[in-house]
Amino acid sequence: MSRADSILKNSSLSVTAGRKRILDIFLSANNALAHQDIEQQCSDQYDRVTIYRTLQTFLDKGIIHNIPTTDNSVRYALCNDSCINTGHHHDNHVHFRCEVCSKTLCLDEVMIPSVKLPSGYSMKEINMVVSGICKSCK
Amino acid sequence: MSRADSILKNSSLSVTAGRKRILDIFLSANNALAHQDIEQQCSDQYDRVTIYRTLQTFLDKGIIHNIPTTDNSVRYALCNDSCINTGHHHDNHVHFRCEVCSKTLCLDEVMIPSVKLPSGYSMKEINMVVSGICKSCK
DNA sequence: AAGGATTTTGCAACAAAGTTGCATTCTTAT
DNA sequence: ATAAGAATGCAACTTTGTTGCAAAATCCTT
Repeated sequence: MSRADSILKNSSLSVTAGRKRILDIFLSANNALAHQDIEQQCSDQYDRVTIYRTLQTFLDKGIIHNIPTTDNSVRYALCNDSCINTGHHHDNHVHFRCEVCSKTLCLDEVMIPSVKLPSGYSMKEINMVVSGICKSCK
Repeated sequence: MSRADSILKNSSLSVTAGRKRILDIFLSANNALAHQDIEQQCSDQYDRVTIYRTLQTFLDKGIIHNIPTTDNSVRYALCNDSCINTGHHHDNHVHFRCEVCSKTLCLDEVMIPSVKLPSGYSMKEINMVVSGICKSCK
């Protein structure tokens, strides 16, 4: 059973060719992907609408998480195993966006530092995106 | 001379009715605005295209800054005075997104804590968005 | 204050991104 | 193997964003 298969099974999703394909694209990517990136790699085989729906399903199940951007092209990345297994999503690492290659990466080893909010505010999620120049582009 | 007028002058932009209107919308808003919010308030007077171009101009001049989102609707907020005056943009405060009222706020008093990146990475900008429940909604 | 150079705006046409309903096909559990 | 349920593809549509160009407004100089 492939890696994709077992992720789908664990999330109690039906195993379909499209979902496997999209998961494989994530599994072999070393950076976060936008909808468009996925589409470029498989729009010949799968409909645009299917890709939209699949990404949404993966998000709902916590298989991927999304990374905010300022350019209206949200990016998605695979959650790490503990995330997927618990089904409980905690996306507590920093994301990095390289200004040279435009890739967005999960810095899994860099934890988001805590912040103290003004009184009256409660915190549910934190997102931190650092931009600059990455290791490969410097 | 109105507040909007002087901001435009300081940024050496021509003072036009549309720019003043859009600036006034920001000045009277207590939260960050998406393109759509602006459009709803003045699309009867100004063309959609003008709004796009004006927001871009304001960004370029550092009059507003943008706040990343995960829903493909980037939001914009006025920069504080020091930002505008120096023309040098440093957007070092935390943003807060309320899950109840869906408003996005600048927490000007909450500074983004520093993080240490893995070696090889250089940092140019940091963005931090916290989501949860805001003071008015709790 | 008027006029000309320059900038901004509106319009139209277009391109890209995202959504919805429905019929067909595929999965899964029995 | 089959029936129930879920996923997919297609078509049509809506929303969002972009571009070129002509008309209008702004600004600078005198």
